[in-house]
Amino acid sequence: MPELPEVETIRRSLHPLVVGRRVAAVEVRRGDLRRPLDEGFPRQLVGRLVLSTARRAKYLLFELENGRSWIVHFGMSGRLLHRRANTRVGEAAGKHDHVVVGLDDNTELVFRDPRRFGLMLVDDARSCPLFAGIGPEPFDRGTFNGAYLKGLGRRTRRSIKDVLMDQRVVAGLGNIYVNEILFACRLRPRRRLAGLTRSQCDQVTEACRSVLREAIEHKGSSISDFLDGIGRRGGYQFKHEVYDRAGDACRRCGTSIKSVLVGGRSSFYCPVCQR
DNA sequence: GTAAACCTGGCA
DNA sequence: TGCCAGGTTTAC
Repeated sequence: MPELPEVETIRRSLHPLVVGRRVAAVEVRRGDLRRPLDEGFPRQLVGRLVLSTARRAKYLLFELENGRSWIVHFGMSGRLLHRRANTRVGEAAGKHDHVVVGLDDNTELVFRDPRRFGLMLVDDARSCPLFAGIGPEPFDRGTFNGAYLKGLGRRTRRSIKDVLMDQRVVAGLGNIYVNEILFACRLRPRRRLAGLTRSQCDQVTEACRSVLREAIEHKGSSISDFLDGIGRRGGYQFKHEVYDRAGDACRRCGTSIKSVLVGGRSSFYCPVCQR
């Protein structure tokens, strides 16, 4: 599920609810996520004050007073929901509510993840191995720009879609937004990066920023069930030009949107608008 | 490069 | 019943 805009939406919804709160209790109901939860996880979190929140790539971070962070990745189906604790006595936890983090104001954060592709841990964000190989943030014009992409292109035969999906190249993009970005800069997903001009590479990085910015403004894409930290749906799914629109008319030229597999992932494009 | 693995749910 | 899904990692 969550790509950069969804993680940022969750972060913004939770930020005012968690900053200044202290973790009162941690309940691990199922620790076998993508990586098994460290047995010391509750101990590392309980009693800690939340100073702030941050996002790196598709990871959400709760920065703690001791310099470490509670780091969460949502995989495909993960969610983090804030709610009042003990709203009803005996209320059964949901089948997929794997971790519950209680705060000191009688609220709690519930990590719900049916597919269990998510992961979480407590670590120092500056040295966390998870972040070691992650590429630049797309909004960082200084490092993520046409010159950077063009430089990569000189030594690869990879498609532009494959390159943009690669978290080592640029952080936070996934299948939905790469499809939308390639529509915005009018390139087909199978185009080779090496064949793009410097100007086209500039356009790609600018398209990344404009699509992501607009997606964040619309609070992300709720494809089937994405919700932010307080249960609100996003609205960017109604703005998708190509993603999951195979057979529908391109809103720009009316041509039927096509679907192909690139790198094993469904890719959608307009055969007239994108070349 | 591509396929399959991890896991569950939804849909045709 | 079979296929697909917002991600990531590992193996041919």
